Order: sequence, then structure tokens, then C-alpha cells
Amino acid sequence: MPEVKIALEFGDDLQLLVSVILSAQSTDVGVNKVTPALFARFADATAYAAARPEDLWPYIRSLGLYRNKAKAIVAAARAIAAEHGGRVPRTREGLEALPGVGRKTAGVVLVHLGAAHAFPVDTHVGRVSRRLGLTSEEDPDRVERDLEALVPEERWGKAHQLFVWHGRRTCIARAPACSRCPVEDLCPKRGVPKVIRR
DNA sequence: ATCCCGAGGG
DNA sequence: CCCTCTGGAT
Repeated sequence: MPEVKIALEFGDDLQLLVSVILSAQSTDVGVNKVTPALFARFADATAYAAARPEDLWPYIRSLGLYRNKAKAIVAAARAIAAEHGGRVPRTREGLEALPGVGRKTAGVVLVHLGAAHAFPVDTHVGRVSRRLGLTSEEDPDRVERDLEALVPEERWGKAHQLFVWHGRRTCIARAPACSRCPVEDLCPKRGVPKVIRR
């Protein structure tokens, strides 16, 4: 399988974690647009920990949900500085214990770090899986359970990345590009009129 | 179940 | 105008 380059641009674990927190209900394009200035201003967990959430607003306001995200980043950085020696924890339990970090965010961080097998379910993974008929669930935790039963554990991370990639590039929410879809033959929605397709 | 919450696309 | 974007906390 060809190596697939995935979107988020980060230089260290903390930049990765911050990027993933920022990516909630936001596009990767938007995240990569704000992170250079943000990372230049806040170099490490100590820098974020010393800041107030409002200090981050100017950098991330364009993303939406910026109050929550700023609060989460500062709180998480304080926990990382105080309880983890300034280093981002590399276990699911450690990550999920951080403020603003839930199962999906922890999973994406683990996949990027290669620290553990995980199959985080975001809007793309959920939509693609439902369209392909791999699950009929809406709840991300249940979708994840179905997918993890279908895919060998060693491939969860790669599968997650491929599903996201496919969802962004081809199996787009509004207007799926079925005509250039590489897995159209596998798709139950094949041939279904666009209006009903979902 | 609801709130947060701006930008880009159809 | 409405929907969607790699959610999490309450």
C-alpha cells in the first residue's frame, strides 16, 4: 500500500495535541492556517500554562468554538506541566484525563504517535462507514465497535486515516464524488439518486 | 439533549 | 440561506 500523507502539520507531541484539539468541528485547512503563529507564540506546555485562555483567542478565533478550545488547551497544558513533567502522555488513559480531550481526540493523537492501536471515529469515518454499509450506527462509540470488529487491529490507525482521507476527497458530505470513487463497486449507495444518497 | 461558534461551500 | 467541518463538557 502506498504511504498516505495525512494533513495535520506538527513538530512535536504538544503541537500535535493542540492541533487535534483545535480540529474539533473545524477543517484541517483552517487549523493549519492558525497554528504557525500560535506555535511561534507558545513554545511549550509551560508557555500555554502561563497564559489565560483569552490570550489564545486572537490566534484561533477564526476556527469557531474558540472559547472552549482555548480553555481546553490552557487547562490541558497546565495538567501536562504539573503532572507529566511537561510531556504529553502517550497512553489513552493519560490523554483522556486531560481537560478537553475525549476519546476521539486521544485516539487521533495515539494514531499519529504510533503509540497504540486506535480507530477514532469522527464525522468522516462515521459518514463513510454508514454509506458503505459497514455500520448502521450513529453513535461514534458504536461505529467504532463495528469497525474494530471488521478490521485487524494492526490496521486500525491506517484504516482511520484512509477513511478520513476518502471522506474528505471523495465521499464528501454534501456532494459525494461517486463518479471518481475507487470503491464504488463496494458501495450499497451506488446508483442511488443523489438526493437520497446520504 | 444542548451549548459552543467561525469559515467555506452549495 | 443552510449544511458541514477529524468534539467535549454539562
